[in-house]
Amino acid sequence: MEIAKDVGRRTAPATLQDVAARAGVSIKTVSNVVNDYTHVRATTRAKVQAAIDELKYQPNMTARSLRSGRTGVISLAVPELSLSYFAELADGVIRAAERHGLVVLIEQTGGDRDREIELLTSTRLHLSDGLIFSPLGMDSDDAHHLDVPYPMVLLGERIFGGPVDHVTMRNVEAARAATEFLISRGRKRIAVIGAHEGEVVGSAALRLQGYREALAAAGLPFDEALIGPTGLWHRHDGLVAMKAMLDRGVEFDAVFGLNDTLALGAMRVLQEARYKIPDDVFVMGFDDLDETQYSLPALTTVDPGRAEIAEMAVKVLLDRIGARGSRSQPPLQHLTEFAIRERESTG
Amino acid sequence: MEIAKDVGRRTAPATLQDVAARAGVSIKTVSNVVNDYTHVRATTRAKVQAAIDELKYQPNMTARSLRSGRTGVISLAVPELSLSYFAELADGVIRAAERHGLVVLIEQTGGDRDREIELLTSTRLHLSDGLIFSPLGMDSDDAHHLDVPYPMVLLGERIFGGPVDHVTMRNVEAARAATEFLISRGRKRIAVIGAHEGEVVGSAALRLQGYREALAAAGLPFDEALIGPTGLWHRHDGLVAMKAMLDRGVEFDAVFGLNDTLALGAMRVLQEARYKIPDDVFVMGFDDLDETQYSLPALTTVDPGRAEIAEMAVKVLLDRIGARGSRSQPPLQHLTEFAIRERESTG
DNA sequence: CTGAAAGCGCTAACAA
DNA sequence: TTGTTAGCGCTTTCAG
Repeated sequence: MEIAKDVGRRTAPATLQDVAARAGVSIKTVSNVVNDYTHVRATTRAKVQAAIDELKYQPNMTARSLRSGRTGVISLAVPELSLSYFAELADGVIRAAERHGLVVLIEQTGGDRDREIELLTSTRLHLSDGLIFSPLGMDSDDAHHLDVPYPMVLLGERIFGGPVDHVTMRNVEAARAATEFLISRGRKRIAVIGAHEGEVVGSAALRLQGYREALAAAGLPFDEALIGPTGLWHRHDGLVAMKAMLDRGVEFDAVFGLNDTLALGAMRVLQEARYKIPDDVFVMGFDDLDETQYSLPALTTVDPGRAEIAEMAVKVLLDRIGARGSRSQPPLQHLTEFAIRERESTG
Repeated sequence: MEIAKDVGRRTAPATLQDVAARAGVSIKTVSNVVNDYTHVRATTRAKVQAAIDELKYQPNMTARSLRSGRTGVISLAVPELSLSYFAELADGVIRAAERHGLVVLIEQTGGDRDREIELLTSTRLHLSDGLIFSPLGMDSDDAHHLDVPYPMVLLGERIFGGPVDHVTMRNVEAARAATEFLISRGRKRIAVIGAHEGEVVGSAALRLQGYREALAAAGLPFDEALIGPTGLWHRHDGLVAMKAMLDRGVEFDAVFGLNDTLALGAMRVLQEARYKIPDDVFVMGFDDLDETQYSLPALTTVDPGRAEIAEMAVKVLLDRIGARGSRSQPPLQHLTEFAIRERESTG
């Protein structure tokens, strides 16, 4: 931001020129001091520093950016911050970026395919050094749109094999582990909330696949009646899907919400219907939202390594930014570690 | 972001110079076309536009910013996005900013006083045009730190009468209205969850004041036993405070959570203890979080005008940015409209 | 209607 | 160790 001083009357901010004049040295010397260049005589440095303090000089970041070609800003594009998962992801990215001396500009796409595609070519985020992009509306057919002329890191499970670095969680393995966890606790009829019919890629499909793998490995049958589809993954959807399943009179001894929000919604319906959790039924979520620690009972869930996703996304992006111009490496896929967070909802 | 083209081999992005050369005109003419300057001959415009397309020219925002003194970026500083209230606030600010052609950079302070103060003088956000600041750790004693040399808008209830524009909700009136709503429905013993002992300013104090005013106006006694203090305003705090009140055997016919998160936590405990909501007890929240529409029962709450807060904050900030250098107006306080959102938890 | 040129504030090569 | 100077890419007087 532009600097001015004195209350009421605004003065033009001090420049390197001003400081140089004040200190009786050249502009280069001031620049050296500001940038902690080593070869500056101590007395000179002190003199310049004094001038800097008196004039309350602060470097003009815009000018610096123009000169250096870097802004120190990265962009993060998510569907919407109102969804806890993305809010917590953004939180993680901001923290990780801060550790690397970067600052984060956030765009919301609403999960709309067209807006996502438009964003990629938008001139709006052109003063950031790169983009961390979490698409929701685009799918693998749109992957070519990801071939953008600036550093980008892709997040999530909508698109695989695109032309950019990709950081994502081990959805299949994690869902399989979650299901195995339930099976190991003696559960045999595990309902799933949040399936997307006919989807082959995407979080829902991958997690459902993990679920099926676990059943198969344990020799348990896959029962279509235990699959509760939902359109979106909001709490309300979990609520409705669970209610529908109860109404159908399906028997089950555990519920696996494909994300925490769904699981919390389902849990609510179960308790309303007088099911005891975990006595009558186990409930498992996915995402490890903050909230799951505080629900009643606290929700057992899969920690997809969100902190690691954020940290790695920033790191990978930074690597690409640093590699500008050099013969670039082929896009890599980075998978994060997951862990089951065992809480009260599973015994 | 820097533009390059061709897969694999990165080329320097096209500049105005390049386009001018390609089109056989001067750089000024290209600039005119890019900026939709009116007095350009149609044929010239077409010629230039062709060159722009061929070279995939995109203006360098950094250079433009240096020249114009504006970046089109504003910063938003909040405690943390993991708290739904701030995530939804950020959502609103991003949307409002977008309507004004601005983009938003988000900083997290953790609600820590020292970090908040440090942020205000940090050089990190110097490439934004202004700041929307929602402090949580600072208090009125720190108000002088808000006298910064760049446009700023203050949000929230921590500091009043500071040297900057302030956008805030009508806490006292809104809490009073909420309480009156409960009273009008026949409630006489209204428990409060989330009070902060000894606080005189801040959301908790103001909302408690509104509660007391409503009681007084209705001729109802203020009973200290009905006040449930909490340190923070997380779901868990609501849960604990409600539990404590039940353990103390206090009688009540309504619960007013000073924010939604508290109310949802309290609601959970009540249901666990077999209270029927709203049959046995009414529950009222404050904030109108998205989630309150989907809880069971859906939570009646106060909509503090968050969308309006976001919109107004951006608008006021933009006014200040525009008024740079001119004799500035004294700081103003802007109060938003509130509304009771009546849902299932109150009958 | 279009061109020439100055300069936003800074960094960095090159000189001294 | 410090000074001089040429741009980074753009907007914007001022001429023509």
